[in-house]
Amino acid sequence: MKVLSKSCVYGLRALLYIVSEKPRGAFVNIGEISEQLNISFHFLTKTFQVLTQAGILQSYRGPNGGVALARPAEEVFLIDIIHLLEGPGFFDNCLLGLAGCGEAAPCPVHDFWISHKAALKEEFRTASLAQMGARINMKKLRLGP
Amino acid sequence: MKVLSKSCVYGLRALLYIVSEKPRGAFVNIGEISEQLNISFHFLTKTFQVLTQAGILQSYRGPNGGVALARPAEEVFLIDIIHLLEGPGFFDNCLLGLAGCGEAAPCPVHDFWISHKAALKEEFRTASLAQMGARINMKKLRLGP
DNA sequence: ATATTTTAAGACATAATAGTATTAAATCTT
DNA sequence: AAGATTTAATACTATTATGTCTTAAAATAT
Repeated sequence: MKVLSKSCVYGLRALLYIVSEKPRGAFVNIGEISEQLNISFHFLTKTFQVLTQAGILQSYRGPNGGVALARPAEEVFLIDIIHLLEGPGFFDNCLLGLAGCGEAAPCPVHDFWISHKAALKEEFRTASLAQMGARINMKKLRLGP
Repeated sequence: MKVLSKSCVYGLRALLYIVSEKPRGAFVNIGEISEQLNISFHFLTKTFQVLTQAGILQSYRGPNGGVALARPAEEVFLIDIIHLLEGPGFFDNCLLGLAGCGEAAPCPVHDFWISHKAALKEEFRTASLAQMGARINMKKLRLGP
């Protein structure tokens, strides 16, 4: 059940690494993240570029450079990242891929799919990076291998 | 939120078409299905080959040939089709793609993901083709464009 | 100034998925 | 038996996703 693209998964894991491992606002070397999480450096860099251009991250080149959250971790939600990296219509697709599937002309699995989808969306909408970071440290959850 | 591959979606829609539109056990022309559901004939044929070899469908060549359910529609469940066309581990993957994610070493979204996943799996496990076919006819649900 | 560190950007390569075309085999009709 | 119809099997092409590599640009340190 592959739901998220690699790019999105990497983005999420990397952001969660930053908020859980680093003091707020600190610039983190992309090389360190890619190493710790076992993600291709260049691939991660590309993903981060999207997040930087979208104003989620800020970046700084040169020695002691890196990336840092551009906004307070309390104000960034997982759904923001997902919408950025998967596209804005991510939570709107029919499970069977039918265009215009909805209450008016539902597909056979519309009813139960829409309820699960909405619940999932709500979880991502309310989960902030700050909250997740705290949870990760408290419960010692893992982000890498 | 693309969860199922095209092949799987086509397989599900096609089977639901058969059980909802045709008398039980009838052989249906693949060309008719691909036309009605607006699916590439050859692609659908390939998908059906998997289902035929797995014993879900039986096929017959020549004039008036086609495919038909090989077992009673009450005994075929959506999860069977999904496992065949997506792979047997479909409902076992970590949302963040971490190998060995589980109770012992959970990822940050393990808890809520596993509950949604289990609920979804249960729906597919208990939904038979017969049941779905009846629902489709009763509620006039759609399978194509 | 020059060299070093680091992200940015884009080109290139590989793999997975999706879609198309061709040929073969089985069955039916006449 | 001949020809038409229909699935089976294989091969080929196209598209997208993923991953790698190279060069450029920016900042720092010496």
